Amino acid sequence: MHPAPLHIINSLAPASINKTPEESSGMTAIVDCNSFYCSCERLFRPDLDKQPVVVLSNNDGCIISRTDEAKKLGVGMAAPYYQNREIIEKNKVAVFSSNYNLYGDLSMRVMDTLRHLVGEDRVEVYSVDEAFLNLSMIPFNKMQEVCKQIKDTVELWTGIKVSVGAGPSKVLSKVANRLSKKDKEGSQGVWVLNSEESIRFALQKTSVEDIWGVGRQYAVKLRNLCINDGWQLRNMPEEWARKNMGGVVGTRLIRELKGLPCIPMKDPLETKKMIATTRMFGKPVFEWTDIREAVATYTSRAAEKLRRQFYAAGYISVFLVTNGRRDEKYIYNPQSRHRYTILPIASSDTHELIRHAIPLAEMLYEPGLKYLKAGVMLGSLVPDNSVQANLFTEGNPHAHHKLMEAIDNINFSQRDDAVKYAASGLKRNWKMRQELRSKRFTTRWDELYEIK
DNA sequence: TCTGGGGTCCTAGGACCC
DNA sequence: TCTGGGGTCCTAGGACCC
Repeated sequence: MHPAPLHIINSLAPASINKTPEESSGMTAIVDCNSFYCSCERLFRPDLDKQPVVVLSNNDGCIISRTDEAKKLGVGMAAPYYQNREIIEKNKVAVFSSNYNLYGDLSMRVMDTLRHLVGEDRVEVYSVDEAFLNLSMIPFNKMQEVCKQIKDTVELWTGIKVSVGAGPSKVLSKVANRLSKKDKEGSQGVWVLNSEESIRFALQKTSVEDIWGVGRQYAVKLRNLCINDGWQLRNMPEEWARKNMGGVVGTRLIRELKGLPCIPMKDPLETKKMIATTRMFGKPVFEWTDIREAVATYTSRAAEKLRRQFYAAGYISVFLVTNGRRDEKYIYNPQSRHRYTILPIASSDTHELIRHAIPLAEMLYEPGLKYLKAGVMLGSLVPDNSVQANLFTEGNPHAHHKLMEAIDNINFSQRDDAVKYAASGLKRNWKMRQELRSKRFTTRWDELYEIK
């Protein structure tokens, strides 16, 4: 049975300067799915419940999700698969190629649950497995309870385990979330920073490189200055951060650590800035025909994404990544080159986009080079229904809409590329490897989960 | 021979995130 | 032999303007 919705919204006072435990806290929470891709796989393989599981990146190259059991065995995050093969085989770790159809669908269910619980306009989907919640209206003394309730409901409704962290700013909520994951038993999956003492304790327990916004470069810089934990970083002067940590980005980070929110919640209606489809080739390719097929196919994929979100693109950019001359011995030294063009009129039509993409690729292609990767990026996005007609362009930009819709429907419900453009090719020498993919249990009729 | 100051817009590239 | 893919934001610096 489903628990009743939380009705959090109505029961609360408007935001105000908070002093007493009963007043609204102004706090932010982040809900983060535990080992998300692995959890999705486990959902349809209950036999793997306590077993180590990993999920691989496209091309089966890197490990991009690990369960706690796999972490304990020493499997590294973002580590190349082949380097961990020995540990994986010796310990019978279950290995999956990534199955984005499945993960995307389960992600949607988690996000829908959150929106149902706290209200649509209080949820910012930050990534496929994370969302910020604006819980500003929840009083301090109710925070723990509310977060626990959110966690339990998501788990009950979707079967995906999550961790919740809450604090006065986004950065602090991320700090809290990390601690809740590190101590799942003790924290029960919820960690709330709602006092100066709790913030100090949490920051002292968090190394600088584990702070959201501190990447490899800044971590080295900070460590060299003997700034080792979050508390020390918080006490650095803002001016220093402005000079040494990327300008306003740095000062914002310091303020967020002090509990002053500087990174606002994003409006869910904001339009995206770009859509891209980029891939490593399954094996290096040399021929123009292969490059052309790949670029046409990636353009088709990107155009599908575009239409699914009701955008049209005003800018298209193509890039190729090479690895030097054909006769040189193999050294991994990728060189990227790109070209772009501004479309005379924003479009979401696959045919039109391919027509512009191929000549760009042709200008980039140089015979004799070894190509590792290609990509297509669409930018200057506008809502599809408001495409500005260009006075000097003939034709109706909506003419292809019906055709596109029909193709998308067939490809989504049958199989990818059941219908495709001739330029996408038939040979597909460049197609990525995906040898260990599970079924698309929730989005394909012919791959539904079977109960015997 | 002399050679300002202030502003905008654009792009490439760096750093970060999951 | 084998190292992913898809994003965001910010800054510096060049081109151009008056």
